Amino acid sequence: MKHVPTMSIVTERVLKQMGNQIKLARLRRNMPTSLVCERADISRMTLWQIEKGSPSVSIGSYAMVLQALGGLEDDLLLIAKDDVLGRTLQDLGLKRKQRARKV
Amino acid sequence: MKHVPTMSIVTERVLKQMGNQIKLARLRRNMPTSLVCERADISRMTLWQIEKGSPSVSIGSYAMVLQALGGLEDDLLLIAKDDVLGRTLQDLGLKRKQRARKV
DNA sequence: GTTTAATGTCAATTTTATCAAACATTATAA
DNA sequence: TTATAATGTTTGATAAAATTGACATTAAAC
Repeated sequence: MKHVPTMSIVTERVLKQMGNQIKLARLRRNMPTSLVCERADISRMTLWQIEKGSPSVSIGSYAMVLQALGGLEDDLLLIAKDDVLGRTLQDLGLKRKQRARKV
Repeated sequence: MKHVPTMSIVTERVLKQMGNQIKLARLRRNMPTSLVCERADISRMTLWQIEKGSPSVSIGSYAMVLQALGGLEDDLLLIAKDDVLGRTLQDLGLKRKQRARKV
């Protein structure tokens, strides 16, 4: 990703925590980094960045790591799924659109 | 990410669905792509790839888009959080480790 | 039906992620 | 305590992502 000096502290913390959760999931399975990397077809360096919470790793690498850990890739579907705020806002507008409304 | 011709069909579908969920969240808020891009500090092209489910977009871009949509970035914390399988496996082993066990 | 803003899509260029290959450090098992 | 496998960390080369800018398409408002 582009270098972003203004990336929010909150987002940074979120990524760090997510990376740590992935590391814990790996340890629960007693899988060395080398094995996960092999299965995910990524380098050990990239997995290291994921577990550290670097914002510059591709979502594809994440997805393959989650899959390599065994069935965890469906967790990605939890993103933007519930969206309580969004549904509330939509209820106010009532109509479903395929595009944001003009001007 | 590295070009991976063997990326699983399942993972591809997961990414496509996640991208669509993000698009729907944007539409519920009636936000044009241009506005989200501006707030997330990414190009319209990159948002387009996210909504299409391309595996090659950085997690940082995802995080900033979710934040731009308003409070959705915490959804990232749902990844590898519950991990029922992992906890079961750990219960069998009983000990908490900081590294995978040797050989 | 017309208008037009939102979105889809492409190519060229710049910027950045990813890799390989080291070497250093440290937790774990014996 | 010691041996060693797992992990931490750096660097330089290269593959790939992200951007810019352009143009095409299309849904929505009138």
